[in-house]
Amino acid sequence: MVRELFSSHALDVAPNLLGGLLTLDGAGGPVTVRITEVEAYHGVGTPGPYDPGSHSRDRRTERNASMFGPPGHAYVYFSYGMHFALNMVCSPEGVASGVLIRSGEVVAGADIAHARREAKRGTVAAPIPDRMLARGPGNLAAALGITRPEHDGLDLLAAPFAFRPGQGPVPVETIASGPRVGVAGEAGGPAFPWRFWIAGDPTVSAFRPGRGAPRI
DNA sequence: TTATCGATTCTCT
DNA sequence: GAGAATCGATAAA
Repeated sequence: MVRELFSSHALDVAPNLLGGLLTLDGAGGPVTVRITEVEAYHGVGTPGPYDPGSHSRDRRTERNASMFGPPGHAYVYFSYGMHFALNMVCSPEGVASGVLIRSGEVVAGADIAHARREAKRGTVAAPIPDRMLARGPGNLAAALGITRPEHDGLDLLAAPFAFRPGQGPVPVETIASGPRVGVAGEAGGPAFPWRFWIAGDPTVSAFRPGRGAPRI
């Protein structure tokens, strides 16, 4: 069962999600992405060091409630006043951990993804290259049509979602890891190399300049 | 090519 | 009331 993949904790699950296919059949039609970049977040009840970067680091709140829910479900949060981001919930029910899906390659429904991205952007300055369609957590959510009110807490392994792991494990030599992006302080530093991506893939989000994030 | 900055609103203290 | 798991336009080099 695919569900078992999510039953362990996020740090163990994260690299195994690379190469997996996530589909959402939403308004406008289905879009499928191949996952190329993820980050693990551990919360209350997970083993290992306290993770100061996690929304569920201290306790359950209204926002993070679905991180405590059953594995394989969605945790969707609203970010910086304008973006949504998708996590796949890990760990048994009652234990909070999740994997943030940062980037993916749109492998089906690219025309629909384009329409959603351009509608959100408003003024269309320049066409969006295909590899940028789902690059970055806010963009990936937009490409799939994910919003918090609609999709938070839903089962990712049942309609309107579908998830299929990659064909066998991604070869170890093509998995890179490093510090998480946009996380303040120690939790975003080398002590937490909890970001995983497929090395060399053009859809992996770039580190932002001027933020001091080291390039691995 | 690299760095800075503004937009925009929810969540928790 | 402060800060945030971001993005993209614009400026500088």
